[in-house]
Amino acid sequence: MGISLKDVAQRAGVSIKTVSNVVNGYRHVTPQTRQRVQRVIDELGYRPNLTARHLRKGRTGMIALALPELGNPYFAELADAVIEYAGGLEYIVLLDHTGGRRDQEVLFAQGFRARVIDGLILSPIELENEDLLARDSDAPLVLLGERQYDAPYDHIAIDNVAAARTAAAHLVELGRRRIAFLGARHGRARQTAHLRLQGWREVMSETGRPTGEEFIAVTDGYTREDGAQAMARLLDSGVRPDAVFCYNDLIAIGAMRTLGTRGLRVPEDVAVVGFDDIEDGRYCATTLTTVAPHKRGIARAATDALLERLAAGTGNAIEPRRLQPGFALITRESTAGKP
Amino acid sequence: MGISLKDVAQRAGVSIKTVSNVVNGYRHVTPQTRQRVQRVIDELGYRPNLTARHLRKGRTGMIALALPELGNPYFAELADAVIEYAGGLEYIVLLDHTGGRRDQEVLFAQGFRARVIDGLILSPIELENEDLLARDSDAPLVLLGERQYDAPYDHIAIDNVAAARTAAAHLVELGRRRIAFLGARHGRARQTAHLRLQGWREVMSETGRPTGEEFIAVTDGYTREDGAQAMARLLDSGVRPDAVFCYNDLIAIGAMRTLGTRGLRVPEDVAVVGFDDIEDGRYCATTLTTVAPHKRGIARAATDALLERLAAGTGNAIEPRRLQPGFALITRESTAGKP
DNA sequence: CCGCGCATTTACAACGTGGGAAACCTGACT
DNA sequence: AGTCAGGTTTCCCACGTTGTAAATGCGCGG
Repeated sequence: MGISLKDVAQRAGVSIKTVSNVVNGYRHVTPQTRQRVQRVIDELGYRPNLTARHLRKGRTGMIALALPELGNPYFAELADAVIEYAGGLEYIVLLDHTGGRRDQEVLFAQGFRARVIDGLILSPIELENEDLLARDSDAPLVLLGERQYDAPYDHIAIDNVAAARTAAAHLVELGRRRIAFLGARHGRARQTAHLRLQGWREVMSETGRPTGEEFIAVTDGYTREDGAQAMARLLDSGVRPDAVFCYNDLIAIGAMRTLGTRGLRVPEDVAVVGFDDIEDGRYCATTLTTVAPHKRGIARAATDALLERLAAGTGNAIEPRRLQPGFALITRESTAGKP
Repeated sequence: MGISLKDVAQRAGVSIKTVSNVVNGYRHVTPQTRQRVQRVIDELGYRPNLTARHLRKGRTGMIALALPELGNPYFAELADAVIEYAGGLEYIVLLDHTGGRRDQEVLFAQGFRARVIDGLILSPIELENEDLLARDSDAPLVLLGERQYDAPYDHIAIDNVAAARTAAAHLVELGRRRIAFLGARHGRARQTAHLRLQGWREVMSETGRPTGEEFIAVTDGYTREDGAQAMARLLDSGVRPDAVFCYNDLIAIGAMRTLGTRGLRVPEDVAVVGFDDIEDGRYCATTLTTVAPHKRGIARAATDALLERLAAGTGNAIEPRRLQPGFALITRESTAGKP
């Protein structure tokens, strides 16, 4: 077993509680006592036993982060940010993925792992409002992403419409005139893809660009493959865009590949903007201009909101909040030149 | 707070320990006592407090799984398998990724998180033998993947040479004659890519197929993009293979895309085999033949090995083992036809 | 010189669980 | 009836930590 407070106390000739006080930075400890104890702590390499601490405090010190897909770099990077930030607050993050399936999402929301975790950050895809209302677990829950619910939970998401407008406006400023949108989805109006499409549509109308269906390519998923195919369909349909705004970076990377094989140059012939700022985009042959959601900001907001509720306890409810972390347009080679 | 043994005991009119005995399936409990207690347990919805249990037992009930990249579907799926299997054994898995960077790998091996986890499963890329020898943490460590070390740790990996031979032999049996290899890497002889390349080379020589450098395409990474580019380079160099064996499924998927854009049909003109059996391969336009490492087997072997050492304690060392879970060739459309 | 107030330190209990051993109960055998 | 064996239940404690309250020590004003 490891070194405990008792071992340190014995060696330093003080009580267990005094050592505990030193460890926790308690105010009323004389400098010399503190120093002596600290020396022994360093000497023995004492590390607090988190299990015991958590038992005493009635918390586990763990939160779960349930994302749709770890295979998607955006989520992997977001997970990284949460793990890092929560780690700094002495919280351990349990990573789970739901596959975007409703049954899995319900399972987590309902409190699978209930006794193991103090709270849950969930990024739902298919979860329904009724699922949330039926929830009876008392562990705090924070929602991530665009889906909105009429249920009393904090909700963290960037302003996707504004972010999409920024990207679209950037292409307009470059003087592009036929700007396509790749990655629309069929489905609910509140979904992320619709919000980004809306931002695109607004800017296109406002600046006199075409917004016809022929400039919108629907995809099944969010992969490079989907992007490559969508771009191919668009070109095959006879549309010749001079810019493309993609739902996310993966689709954008796929689209750039198709453009390349069709002999179209990026950015000279077609400018490309993605969304997410995943690492891949920084190492492409043509580096990718993208809208970067502030992942650390999202991680921080979600974790803080969760821990705040945790600290407040079950009883005194905090008003459910809607938090919008920032975003930034990062311009790279894929939109560097003039047409 | 939750329901504790005390609450159940009170309600059932028995001692705390009796409830504990029921929960743990202790032998000497009369059927009627057991039934009565169980009824109350169900009624109140009692769930054991893992924190307390772990404190009492001196273990945390958590193991860490440190993989190079969660963004790679193979690792994501493998993580899934470990989480599921270990979960069945009442173990919680902490997922981490090292980015394949040596400093991170050393950090985990050295026992970052030492007091939090009971043991670690690590899939190293850059870790050096000296790093392992310098390790002073006493938490059990199990290594995953091909890199081999002269250090006393269990090691789980499929037989990559044999697996590659199976894939290559499959292409030979189809009557293919010019079989390329995509995804070789520069670097150490023990690395996975080299082993797969070796399997390919052996079968090619044995069956009188060419093994020249022009049939081998080196890639920087393991992504679809890498595969697409490697395939393009191969074709541009004037080689016209009638089959391709790829280091992994991602590369194979990229290769198929290039083949498609170049007007070559899969499998009629070029048969393609991948490696990993990731889910993507099952949903490609042309579904992908692949070598499927037995992921559940790997997960099971790694977890079992770790828990076995855990149970044995630090003292009585078990002989370090080398375990080889199985694999299987899964034939799909990408090798369905004759040339 | 006493006593008060404050800073510092300590003693104790409790978080929920399970191992070990003692206590209890039942029934059979002497 | 007394004793013993064996199954069943309970008691007590410890795991390592921290909140609370009590104890101790010190300086200073009266």
